[in-house]
Amino acid sequence: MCPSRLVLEHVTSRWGVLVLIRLLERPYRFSELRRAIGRVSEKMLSQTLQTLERDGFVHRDAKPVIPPRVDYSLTDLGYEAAEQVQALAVWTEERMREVAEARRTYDEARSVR
Amino acid sequence: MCPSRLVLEHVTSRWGVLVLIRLLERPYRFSELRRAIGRVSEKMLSQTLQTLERDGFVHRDAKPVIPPRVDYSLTDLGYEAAEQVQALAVWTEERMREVAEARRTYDEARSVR
DNA sequence: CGGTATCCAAAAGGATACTG
DNA sequence: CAGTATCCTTTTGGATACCG
Repeated sequence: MCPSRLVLEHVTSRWGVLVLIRLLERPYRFSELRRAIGRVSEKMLSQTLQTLERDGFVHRDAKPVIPPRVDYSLTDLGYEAAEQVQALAVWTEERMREVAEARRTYDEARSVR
Repeated sequence: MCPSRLVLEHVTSRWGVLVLIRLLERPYRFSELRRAIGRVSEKMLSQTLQTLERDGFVHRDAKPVIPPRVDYSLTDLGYEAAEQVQALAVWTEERMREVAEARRTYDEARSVR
């Protein structure tokens, strides 16, 4: 299987999408990002950030202070990815009315049979 | 949670992406699509197509002949979605060299410590 | 604060058999 | 041919406890 498919899956993954879109706005700290996204476990957020960092989409800046402070931001590569993902997310929102209509038609046809 | 997120997940899902990109090229029959994608079970392909059809992205045309013949194609809505998904897939492929380089750097830094 | 480790529940996904 | 049904395996994700 094509290796780029795995990278694409990283950026289009459930939490990957949300992280990228948030970081498009500005850098975030770990807990801040967690609150902003909502209903994401520490484990998944941590895992998602590590994957995106390893692929070169996210930059991790850990300041050696107490208490610890870690800022996450987009790299240039991540910025490009995030813009496209956001465009798709925005497009989807704009088309929700049509999707809802398609679903009604689909469900309707099935309930009759 | 936002309902459009679910729709976005449908189009960016593992098999959803591959189906949309294939159908961008031309209509496909079920088995044909399965062979084209490769390594997808009947169950998952069927499920993916049903979801995309219900959301209004894919049109299903079942001809009442024996043996059965079913053609799948993109709707106008699906075409728009597929184009964006493909753009993201193409972008990812083009950036694979940078991703690979980022990974080497990341893994290198970790193995030293 | 920003994680990791562990364990468990839930969901996704595959293989096979079967049907109209 | 184009699926559905069933069963099973794998992966994903959450909760909790703990650490530097």
